[in-house]
Amino acid sequence: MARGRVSLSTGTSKGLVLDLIRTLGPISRTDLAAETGLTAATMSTVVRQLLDEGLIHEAGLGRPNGGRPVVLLEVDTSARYAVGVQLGGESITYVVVNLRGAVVGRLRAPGVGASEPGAMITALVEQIHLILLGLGIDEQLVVGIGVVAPGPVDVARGMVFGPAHMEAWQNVPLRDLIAEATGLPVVFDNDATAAALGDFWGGATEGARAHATVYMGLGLGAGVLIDGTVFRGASSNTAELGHITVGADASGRRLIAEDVADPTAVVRAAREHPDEVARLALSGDDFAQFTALAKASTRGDEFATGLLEASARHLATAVTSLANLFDLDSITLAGPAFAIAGSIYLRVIDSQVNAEFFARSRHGIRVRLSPQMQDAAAVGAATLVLQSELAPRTMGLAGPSD
Amino acid sequence: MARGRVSLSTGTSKGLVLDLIRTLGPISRTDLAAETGLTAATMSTVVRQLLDEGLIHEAGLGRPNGGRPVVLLEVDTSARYAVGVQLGGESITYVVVNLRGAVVGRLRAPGVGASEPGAMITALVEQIHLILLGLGIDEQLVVGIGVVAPGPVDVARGMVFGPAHMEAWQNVPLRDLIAEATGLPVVFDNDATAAALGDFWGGATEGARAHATVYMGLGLGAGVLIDGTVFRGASSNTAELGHITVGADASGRRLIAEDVADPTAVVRAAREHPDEVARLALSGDDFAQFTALAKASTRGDEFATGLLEASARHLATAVTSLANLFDLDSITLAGPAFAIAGSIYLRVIDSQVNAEFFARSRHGIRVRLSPQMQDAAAVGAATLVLQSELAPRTMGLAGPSD
DNA sequence: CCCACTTTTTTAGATGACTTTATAAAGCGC
DNA sequence: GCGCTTTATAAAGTCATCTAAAAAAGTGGG
Repeated sequence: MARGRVSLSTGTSKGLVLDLIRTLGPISRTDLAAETGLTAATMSTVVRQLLDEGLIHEAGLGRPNGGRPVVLLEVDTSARYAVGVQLGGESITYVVVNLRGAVVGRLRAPGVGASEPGAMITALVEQIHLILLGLGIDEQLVVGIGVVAPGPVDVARGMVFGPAHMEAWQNVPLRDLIAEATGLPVVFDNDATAAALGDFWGGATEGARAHATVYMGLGLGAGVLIDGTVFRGASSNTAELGHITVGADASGRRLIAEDVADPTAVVRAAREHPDEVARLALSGDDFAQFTALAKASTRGDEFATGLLEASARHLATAVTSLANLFDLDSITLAGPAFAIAGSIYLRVIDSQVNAEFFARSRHGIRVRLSPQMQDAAAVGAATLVLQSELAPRTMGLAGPSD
Repeated sequence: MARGRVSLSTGTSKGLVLDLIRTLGPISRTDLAAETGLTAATMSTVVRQLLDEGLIHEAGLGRPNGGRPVVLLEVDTSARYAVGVQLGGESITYVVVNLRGAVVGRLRAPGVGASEPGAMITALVEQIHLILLGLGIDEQLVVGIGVVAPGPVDVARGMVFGPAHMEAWQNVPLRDLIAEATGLPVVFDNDATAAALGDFWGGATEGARAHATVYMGLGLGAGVLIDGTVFRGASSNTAELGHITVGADASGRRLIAEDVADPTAVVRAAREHPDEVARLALSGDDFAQFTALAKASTRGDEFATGLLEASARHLATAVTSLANLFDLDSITLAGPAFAIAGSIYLRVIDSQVNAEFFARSRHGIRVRLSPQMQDAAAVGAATLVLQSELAPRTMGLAGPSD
């Protein structure tokens, strides 16, 4: 029943200011004041605190403009680090990012298989220690660990949910176990949400008020940010793009995106043409086959291109619905599938969305590839913890009349 | 570039508390403190201010529980009023609501036709004065006027947008003109958003974290509330339900909701069967024909029922997408179309949404008819101004871990 | 070189919405 | 009447913010 803290005056602005310094590069106190709406005096004290904590430092003077020259501020890149862990079906990706959200270390390791939970956690924590040791990063400087997994997750309890291909991780209170084993704050979320936040921290969304990152691995997901804040519905399982209706088959049965758009669906469609499968020598798991199809398409193969374009059109339909419902002004594509076949999807989605988007007369939608395709979710996991520890924001900024 | 005020500590909690007293009926200071997370001491002073402003009053004691008995508080129903104006194609609906959001006066008047803007505004303002006079309400007690219109609107500039059947109102700075003519605050928004807020104030959404109201007049729209706060995307034109893909026709062309689900589409579909049109003696404008079909369906007519159920299924598909993307836990149906054919739509939408909703394993979705079908948008318009003047909230409440 | 001028940054004091701690009020059971 | 419990208010302190004023650090003219 209780609606949580109202907590209006909880040092949000320190985090916000750090956020702005990070995104807007070297910037003066005066510009920060203008940007936030705070007064110069307040900005002075906020900046002082950030300086004292060592999170930012002064970086020379701006060009003279007739009066006292401005002092530029920038984040102290190596003042803090965060670890991101992306749990996948067959592999686990670890990244370490610095305060700018830049990757300073990455590792892809095989999944831990079906060993029992305690051992899995121990191995995972061990791995993190080793990576930090290898990078020579003092663990005192690590603000926390972000862990993300595909599909529906239980953010509140910090554990994997869905019926995905990840039985090993289910019903394990991941977040709490890792937090206990490391003594560090751990945040847990789904991969698409993390990727969206990663793109935001990476600067790919600058200026956007309503942004979505479409994340495609083997499955399909999306994360939505409003004014840089993660949009969460009733249970943090928002933007379930895979379940959006995108058309109907010949018999009139409705088709949802995950039936026809994700890599699994593309490979399934290919298999209905055994001669082509043989010609292209498709083999291996779904993702290997999808990769082969994408390469064939790049070489000009018409069959492969046809399949991918069909997938892209269906995905574009789902994304158009997403854009219309959330009134988006920015979209990025991220994840392994787009790392392989991003250009074709980008072209199709960009043109269809901007042609059919309802509010296009008022504002366009920027559609782009994520700056960090392959590791977007892991990087996002790390930025998730950076944000929650250093720049918490549970609410948006501007109101309707803005 | 400026991101608007950060304004964290702006007396939001006074409005929040008023909101809670209104929704949770007679309630004690202690319970309010628990509900908001504020301390009892703070609640005492906040409540004192509301008492001093005459917005609430004490209403007896709660039942004894071993210690000092609690004093129950409730809103002073007739302490303030708000006016709601719904601009429609052919008519204008005016309502006056009290502090509880209950309607104390309503009037439906013909539209002002194609007269020039100045005269339109004068007539509208005159009408408002007359209604208040008729109700014997002191204009000093009116907190403001809410004005809503269908379709896309320019909330920022307070004017009608789209190419709807409302040429007369276009390119007129409605909000500012009415504000100037009355000296009262005027808020402007689209009808679906208003209806959602009206349902929230009417208590139809109690307990919901993510709620949507589907509004169907001649066209189709929806408004979304997150923790009681209106969700606005990049330009306040969110939840464009009419443009959601709901299937495909025989030739594979995608169908969007407004092609097949709204009353106009139902009537269009009926016209393809001239014999049935003749049998049912359909005539008049689209809405009259839709009404006739709904009545025929109630009598058990199979043709009419078939058309309405087809419409309902398509709408249910769009609503399912909406629910999946926003992770809704509450939906209401409002507007003239549902006032006439609500039960059939409710049945179809409730069953389909709850069968196909992705997160159904974690939480259900309550689907209901709005408590104030016909006038939901007008009532919502009035509550919009009540909220913005008395309980401003530009941001949500709780965070992810709640 | 020094002085007026501009612009940025810091300091000092005030405000308002909170908090914690302590106290007063109001009923119940004995 | 007296302790006990619970509710309501009062007093004093904290914190993020504001306004007003002062200090700092350049430029350009003399």
